[in-house]
Amino acid sequence: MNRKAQDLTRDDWVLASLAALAEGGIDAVRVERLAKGLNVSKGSFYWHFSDRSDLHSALLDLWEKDFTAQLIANIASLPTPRARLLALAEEVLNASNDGVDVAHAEGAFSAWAVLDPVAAAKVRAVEAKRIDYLVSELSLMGADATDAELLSKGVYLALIGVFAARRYNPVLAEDAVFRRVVDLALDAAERRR
Amino acid sequence: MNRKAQDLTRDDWVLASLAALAEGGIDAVRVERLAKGLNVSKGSFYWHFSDRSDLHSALLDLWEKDFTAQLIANIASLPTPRARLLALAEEVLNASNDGVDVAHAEGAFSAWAVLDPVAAAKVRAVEAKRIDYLVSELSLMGADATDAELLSKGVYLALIGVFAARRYNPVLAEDAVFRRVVDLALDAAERRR
DNA sequence: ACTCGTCCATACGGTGCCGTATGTAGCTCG
DNA sequence: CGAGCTACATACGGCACCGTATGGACGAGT
Repeated sequence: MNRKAQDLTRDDWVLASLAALAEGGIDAVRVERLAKGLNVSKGSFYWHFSDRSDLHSALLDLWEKDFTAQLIANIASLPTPRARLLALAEEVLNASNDGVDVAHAEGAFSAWAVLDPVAAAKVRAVEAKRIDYLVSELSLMGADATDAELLSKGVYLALIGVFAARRYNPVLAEDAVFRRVVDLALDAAERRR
Repeated sequence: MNRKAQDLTRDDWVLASLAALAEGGIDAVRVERLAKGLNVSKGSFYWHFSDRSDLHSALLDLWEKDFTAQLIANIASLPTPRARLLALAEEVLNASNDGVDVAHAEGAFSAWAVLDPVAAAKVRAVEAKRIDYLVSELSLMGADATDAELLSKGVYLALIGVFAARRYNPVLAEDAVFRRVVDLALDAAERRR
């Protein structure tokens, strides 16, 4: 029943995979590299997982669980949609999870989705929820349904750009740029009232 | 002096690489796969190129040359900054070059830059020129220097998002979304007059 | 006709990775 | 204390790829 001190769990592998994904993309998530990083052999991996795609699914599931709900929960107490969205923007720009840079991880998930249909399906589902939230807040601010959707998606596309560009062109992906985009969207939503 | 009919040039390889890059990312640009696609052996490749990084440099140079200047040239004749930028947006959304989907290629270059410092340097340089152009047009429209830069970068980040998301989430990356972002930026620039 | 340069084919050694097969140390529980 | 389960380690075959070495076909120039 009791575990040995060095025994790894499935989650240990998934966590290490997340770090590797954030750092080098899905292509860096390799069984033997992870094993070396964890000071174990591949034997351990293939005991916890059936194969690489098993790990990939676990990674996508972890991301879905940990990277969406909590952000929104942290700001739910704020009184107005504008305050909530501004706070959300700040959270998103500074997010870090288990020592993993969330921006890098988010960018890696997007890049992964471009090349892998399975990842694409999961990323699409997660993005749909996030955008639904944005749409609901912008609608509360007075935007009509179609414009709330355009604005939400526009802000989200800019966020994808931030996550991608931060890694190679930080001057382009400055926080102030994204804040300006958010401002534009919020003003546009309010002006329609 | 005369070439045999089947003789390949360096550019043939670079073009094939561009197509492979657009389709499967830099990881799909592999010597032996390209050779198979071109119905040749690797011997041909290593005659035209010293190694893979040589091909990579050629790819980045081709992109720099072909993917920036001509777009701006096509719209230079339009009278107002607003007309030029709107036309540029439409061009960018529908661009295609040598049968290669420019959006996919652009996304692949961004993703590549995230992981490779050499690519990053080139992409940064290209993006700097593009953003300079946007800044100059928005300044003509009346935006002050700092806001013109924020707005330009915001639009460009959204464009990066479009290029990334088109591949796995076309509903998110609809043309109308990007058009709305451009409208927001143009209106913001004009309102400051 | 001979040579020379161009452009490519073939064969090779080496690496990094995947997945499997099999052995094994340590804990648990009767 | 021995059997069984857990959580690995080790060893193997196989694939895809890189870069090199070498040889050969083909046309151009003399």
